[in-house]
Amino acid sequence: MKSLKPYQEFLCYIAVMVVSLLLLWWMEFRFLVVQSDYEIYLAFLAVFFLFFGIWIATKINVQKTKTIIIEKEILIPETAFILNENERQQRNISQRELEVLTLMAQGMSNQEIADKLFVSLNTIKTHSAKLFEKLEVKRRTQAIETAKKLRLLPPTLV
Amino acid sequence: MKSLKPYQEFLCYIAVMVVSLLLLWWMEFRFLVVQSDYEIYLAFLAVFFLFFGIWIATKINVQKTKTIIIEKEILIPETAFILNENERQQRNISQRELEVLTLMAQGMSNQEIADKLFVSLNTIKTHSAKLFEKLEVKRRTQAIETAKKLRLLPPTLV
DNA sequence: TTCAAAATCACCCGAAAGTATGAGTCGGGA
DNA sequence: TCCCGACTCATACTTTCGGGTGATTTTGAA
Repeated sequence: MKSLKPYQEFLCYIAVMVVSLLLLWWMEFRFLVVQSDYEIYLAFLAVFFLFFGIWIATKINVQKTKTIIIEKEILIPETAFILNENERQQRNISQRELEVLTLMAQGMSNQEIADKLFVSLNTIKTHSAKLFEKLEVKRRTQAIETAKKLRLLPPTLV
Repeated sequence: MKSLKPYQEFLCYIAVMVVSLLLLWWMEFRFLVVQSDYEIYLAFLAVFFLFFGIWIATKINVQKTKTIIIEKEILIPETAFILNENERQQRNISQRELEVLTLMAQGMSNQEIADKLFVSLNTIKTHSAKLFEKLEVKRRTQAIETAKKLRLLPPTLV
């Protein structure tokens, strides 16, 4: 059921009141004119079932929810970083290359990276050269900047 | 009214069905045994008002709203960046040095920066050397990273 | 098992980056 | 006026970076 606008709701209340009044009038009319027990019983039955129906309806009524979305500025936590796997595959960047890139972004020199990864300086040079090619850049500073933009690296956390 | 749990709702449906069946049974019994028009009329009246009550109830039912607040991550706009003037003064970083640092962070080479600022390559080298000293780093990549952390440079915008 | 991609390493060379030191210019305050 | 700091530039030197090429080993999938 669609939600009712305020004026529609108001009209419904009016309708209920009118029906109730008519019912009362009809009951009284019957009561006075015919004086039949049956008629009174019938009227009460009607009223009873009317309210019984209302009661049933309120019981079985499915709750309607109104969702309010509130936009709230929140800081994106460190753990929220998700590697852009799609971009990584598109550019065919290997796991090792990404590793080198990460250390590069931390400001390490090629020699330091080599020491950290227990490989030779030349290996790191090869990796970085391939990285620059794949990221279409010429310098490591550009590589870091580009990688962050492509979400291959987490942003700088303030 | 409290919201109904699924099983409670289900029980209500059962109750309604039981009532309906009893009503039917009662109607049939009366129909077969007594054969009174009045009884049938009465039964139909009861059923009619029952459903009429249900209908009325659904119409006058006030919408129950349940507010769900969804925290939505929104990006903090570029204009939100404010230079950490305090840090800049503490480290005694000059305007020109900050300018060089900014261009550095954009991945420009010393020569490119020199051309852009219409000064010699050596001047840029002097600036960068002083910058590294003030930022307590050894390389430009570290300088950029550190400067972003100190909010001397805007973060990378994704 | 075979094959391709990834990872490793080497050598050379030039370019860029960074270090150290010194020095000239210019504007604003003591 | 003198001094200081910012900015500029230079020379000389070392280190690091990046390009180019080629090679071997490892590894994972067909």
